[in-house]
Amino acid sequence: MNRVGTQKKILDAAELLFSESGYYSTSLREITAKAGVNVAAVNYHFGSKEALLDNVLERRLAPLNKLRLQMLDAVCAEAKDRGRRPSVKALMHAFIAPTIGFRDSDAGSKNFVALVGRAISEPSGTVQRSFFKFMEPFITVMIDSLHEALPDLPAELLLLRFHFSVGTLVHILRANNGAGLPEQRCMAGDRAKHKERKKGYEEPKAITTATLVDEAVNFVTAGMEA
Amino acid sequence: MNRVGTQKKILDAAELLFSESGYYSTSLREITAKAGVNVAAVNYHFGSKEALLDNVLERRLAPLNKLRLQMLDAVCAEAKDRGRRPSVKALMHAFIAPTIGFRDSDAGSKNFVALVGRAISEPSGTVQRSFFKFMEPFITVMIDSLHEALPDLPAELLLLRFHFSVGTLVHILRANNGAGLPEQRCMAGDRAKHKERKKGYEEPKAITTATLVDEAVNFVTAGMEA
DNA sequence: CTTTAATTCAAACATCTGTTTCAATCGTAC
DNA sequence: GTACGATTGAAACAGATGTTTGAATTAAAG
Repeated sequence: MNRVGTQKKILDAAELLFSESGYYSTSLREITAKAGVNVAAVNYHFGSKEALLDNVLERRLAPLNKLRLQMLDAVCAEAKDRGRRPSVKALMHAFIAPTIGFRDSDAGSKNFVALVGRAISEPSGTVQRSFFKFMEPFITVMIDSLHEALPDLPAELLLLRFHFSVGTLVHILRANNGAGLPEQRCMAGDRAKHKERKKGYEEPKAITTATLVDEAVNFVTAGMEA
Repeated sequence: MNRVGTQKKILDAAELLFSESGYYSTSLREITAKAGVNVAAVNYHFGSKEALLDNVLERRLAPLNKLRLQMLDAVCAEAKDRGRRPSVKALMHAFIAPTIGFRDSDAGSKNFVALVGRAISEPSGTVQRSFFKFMEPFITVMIDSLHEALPDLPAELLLLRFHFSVGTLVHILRANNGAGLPEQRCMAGDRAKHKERKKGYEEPKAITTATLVDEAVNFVTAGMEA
C-alpha cells in the first residue's frame, strides 16, 4: 500500500460516514474499519480527527468553489459586455446549480453534498470553522454581485434575503442524502395521511436534478426580488 | 429542593447547552454542573439522556404547536367564511410568525428556537426522531391548507417548495442563537471586506423581530407562488 | 544483499461518556 | 419524635473516545 492509497481510502470512508452521521457522532475507529486500515493511520497521515475533516472538505470544496466562481464571473462579465446589470436569476443559478449538480459529477460527491449541508448546521466549532474557511471567498463575490443586481434593495434586506437563500440551499443539500430527492422524513409521513383524506390524490412524481435546480433557483429568485 | 425545582433546573441547563453545542456534543456532566445538581439526578428524574431531550423539546413544543395550529385554523376558518381560499401569505404567516416570535415569549425561549433549528439538522437518529414526533401533526394540516391555497400547483412542486420554505425557517432559527439577529458568521466577515471596497457603503441597520417575520413571510410566499 | 526510510500494526494511553449503586439526607405523615 | 418514602450525593461502573508508542513490516536506494 503506498501513501496515497491509504489516504484516499480514509478520506472516502470519512466522507461517507461524516455525511451519514455527522462529524461528532462518527468515531475514528468506524472510519478506519470501513477504510480497512489501522486506527493509527489517521493520526499518522493527517495528524488529528479535525485535520482529517479539513482534508475531506478541501478535496471537494476546492474544485467546487473554483467552478462556482467561474460561473459567477461569467455571468457578471456577460452582463458587463451588454452594459446591463447581472440578473438575480443568473446569479442565483451560478450559486445553486454547481452546488446541487455537484453530486452527479462523481460517485463520492453524492455523499459530500449531504456532508456540506450538515456542516453548516453542525454545532459551532470544528465543522463550521473548517467549512467557512473554504466558503468565504465565494460568498464575498456573491454578495457584491447581488448588490449590483439589486441596487435599490437596502443592504440589510439584501443580506437578510441572501441569508434566507442560503438556508434553502443548505436544506436541499441536507435532505439530499439518500435517494437524492426531496423525500424528507416529515413529508413521507404526511403524504401517506394526505393520500388517505383526499380523493383523486395522485402520488407526486419524482423530481430530477434539473427540475430541482430550476425550482430552487426560481424559489430564491422570487424571494430576493419580492 | 423539591422535585420540580431540580427538574426545571436540569431542563433549563440542558435547553441552553443543547442549543449552544448540540445534543451529541453536550455531556450530562456539563448539564448537571450548570444546573448545580448531581449527575445522577438526570437518570433519576428523566431516565436517560434521550428522555431528557424529549422533555426539553416537549416543554416548549407543545404550547408552540398549539398556538400554530390555532393560527392556522383561524386563517382557514376566516377564508371559509368569506367563501374564498386561504391566501398563501396568511398560511405562511401562521407557520413562521409563532415560531420566530416564540423567542420573545420567555427568557429561555431564545435558546429554544436555536435548539429547534439545530434539531432538524442534527444527524439522523435521536434528535430528529424526537423532533418530528412533535412536529408532524402541524405539518400535516399545513400541507393540506397549502393545497387549498394553490390548487393548480402540482403536488410534487408544492411539496418541494414547502420543503424550501422549511429550509428558510430552519436556517433563521439556527442563526438566531446569540443576538437574535441574522448575523451569521460568514456575513460578518463579508461585510467587513465589502465595506472596504465600496465607497459610501452604509452599515446595514439592525433588524427587529417584526421585520424578520415580515421579510421571511414575504420571501417564502413569493417562492411558493413563483 | 544491505541499508534506510516510510508505513503499518497491535496494544496501551489517559480521558470522557451515560449509567448504576448504595449510603446519607431530606421532607412529611403518623 | 419516629418512621418511611422521596431525593440527593460521592463513588464507581463498563465502554468508547482520540491519541501515542514502539516494534514489525514494507518499499525503495545504494
